[in-house]
Amino acid sequence: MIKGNKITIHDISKALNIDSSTVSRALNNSPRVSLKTREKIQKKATELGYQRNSLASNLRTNRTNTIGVIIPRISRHFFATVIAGIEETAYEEGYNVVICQSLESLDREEKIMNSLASNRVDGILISTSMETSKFEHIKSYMDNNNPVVFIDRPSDAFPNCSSISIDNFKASYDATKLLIEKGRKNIAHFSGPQNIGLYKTRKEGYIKALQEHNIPVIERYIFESNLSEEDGIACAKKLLNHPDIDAIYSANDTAAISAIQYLKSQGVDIPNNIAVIGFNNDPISEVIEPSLTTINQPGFEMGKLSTEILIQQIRNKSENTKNESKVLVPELIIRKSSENS
Amino acid sequence: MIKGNKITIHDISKALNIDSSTVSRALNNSPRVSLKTREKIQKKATELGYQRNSLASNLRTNRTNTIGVIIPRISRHFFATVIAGIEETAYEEGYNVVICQSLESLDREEKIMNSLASNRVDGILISTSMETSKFEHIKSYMDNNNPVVFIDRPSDAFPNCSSISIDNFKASYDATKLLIEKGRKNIAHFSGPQNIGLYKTRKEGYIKALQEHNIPVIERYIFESNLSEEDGIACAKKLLNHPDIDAIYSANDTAAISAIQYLKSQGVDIPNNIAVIGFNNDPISEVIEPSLTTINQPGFEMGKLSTEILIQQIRNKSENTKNESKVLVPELIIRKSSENS
DNA sequence: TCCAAAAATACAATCGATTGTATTTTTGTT
DNA sequence: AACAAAAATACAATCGATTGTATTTTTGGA
Repeated sequence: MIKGNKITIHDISKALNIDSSTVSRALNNSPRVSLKTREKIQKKATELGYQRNSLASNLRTNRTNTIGVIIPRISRHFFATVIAGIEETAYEEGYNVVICQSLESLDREEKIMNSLASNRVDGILISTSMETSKFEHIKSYMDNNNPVVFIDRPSDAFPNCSSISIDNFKASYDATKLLIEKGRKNIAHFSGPQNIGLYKTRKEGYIKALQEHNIPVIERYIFESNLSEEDGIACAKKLLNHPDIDAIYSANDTAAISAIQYLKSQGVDIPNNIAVIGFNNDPISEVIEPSLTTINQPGFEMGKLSTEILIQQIRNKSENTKNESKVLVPELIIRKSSENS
Repeated sequence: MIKGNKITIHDISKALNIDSSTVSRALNNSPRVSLKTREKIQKKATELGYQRNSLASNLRTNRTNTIGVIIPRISRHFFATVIAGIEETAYEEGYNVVICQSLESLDREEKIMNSLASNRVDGILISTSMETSKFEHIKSYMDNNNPVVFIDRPSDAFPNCSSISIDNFKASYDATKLLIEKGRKNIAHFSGPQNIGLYKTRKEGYIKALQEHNIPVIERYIFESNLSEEDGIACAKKLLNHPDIDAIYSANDTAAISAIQYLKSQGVDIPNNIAVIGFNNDPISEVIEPSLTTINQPGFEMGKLSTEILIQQIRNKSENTKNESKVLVPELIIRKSSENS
């Protein structure tokens, strides 16, 4: 084989003196080609090292058999599990997956969306970035009759669009309630950006639990940030100005964990002085001491479900896509950081 | 705009009564089109919601501006940092990145390779799976004059192929030496599959350090496994049959961490009874108690470097690709698990 | 052996963009 | 005003595979 000389169906066609249309059909195992020639062609193809050019094929058929996935960051445990679910379902159904990370940047999210669209992926699964408050890029993609399913962060802007999410309100409510039942009275909340519905809902669940137990909601006990590692430390520092506080419910594990580490370094006894509950069930939450009570989201299942819905929408593109949203119930995992000793 | 009716350059061409070749040039900002018509065309394009069809474009130009990345698992911290480096460099240079995970399966690795090849990515960065002992898929891709750069796990099968790796021997040697200097005499080693060069080399570094310090190498102190969480526990269990052992050098953090947890649960004092050193600097290594002494690989830099080399090879495809391998030096991060109290 | 039906294969257009070459239009000079 | 050079645009082939239609070949029954 000559280096860099890509073999096409026309090369096979010439080599065997068979029309390229027949070669194409043979390589796709079409019954329109007799078994004898089919085998001859396939043999020659492997002999020449033929490799289908998907660009040409996809251009002609107007399908790529590829699903685009846009998520904030692949290294986050939750998203890694979501991806595992997506890939499993997609491969079962014969779809390829292209994973892209927005790194929580709207600009990158837009560029990725554009690139996926121009590469004609058959549909997109998206978990929007923290910065995403404009939705033009998603709207224009959907306007072009392209299927989209939101994961984890459904958007109010598209009430008719399918989404897979969890019941953040209930999870938050349950977590806060647990702290109350353990006798905590002054529970702080580490909250995320309020333009992300999910963080708003988590805050609401927290507030609701307090109210139902006749505990006053104190605004300065609610610390809003991006919930990064640094944010966790910063919030913990501020929190020490309020000696009443005896518990933290954090909207993610990252901030909860860095807060625990900072508080421990300042001589605070976790959980006796301050109990902590996080969100996400990151692997570290099990290893830190004390181990962190947290909320586990069924990422794998979310990935599977969202992919199933997307593929169904791809296949029934002609029919009107109906909203197929599902809300799953996350699980409160009780560990040491919330238990009185 | 009519739903699902994708706009092409021909639509713009008709709308303005300008030939499609001129439209194409205008959209690519070619100076061959007068500024006036260029602007007119671009305006019409956005007005109609035109979106370039990359399939067609890439088919014609025979370039995709895309780099394929095959790694065992995106959720591993080391690979996540590698990807960050890859993406940064790639985007700077105007390349897209397609990330695929082999999940340590040769079968998947082959399928991915095939898919990337048929989608005509411009080059591939690969860190082979644990199962990869046949290299036909890589060879046939390279034989077709496609650039490949190995990351982290260079292959003996391709001595002339560029690769970015670290000095596993030195890192291992240094880690073992540290334990010896701390007075440890009976140092166990958790090793990985020996068909992966990197685990073999790590073992050799360990052996060399022992020998240079006149410490006998005891075969049953070397535990070979896949270094998973379960393997770490299993090895720790076996290790308790040898009460002499006073230190572990593990070829990865995962096994080291689960071993520490198991040993602690059995009442073993870490590091006083048994000191531990891991490999990879996983985030958990900093949080576990005692914090884990480990070796940090410069993943981000490895990603950047490998991408630079790959892009250079893509651009100079005509010239003979010369081996551009680099070996970086990892850093020993000393924490509590190796320090005598 | 002949012929219609069925099977197998060939022809030719197409997907959407790019690009070398040809043609038309504009510009500037005398 | 005439004309050559330069600028702008149009024409047409091409990338590689797919697919509807047309043509050729094979098959089997009378």
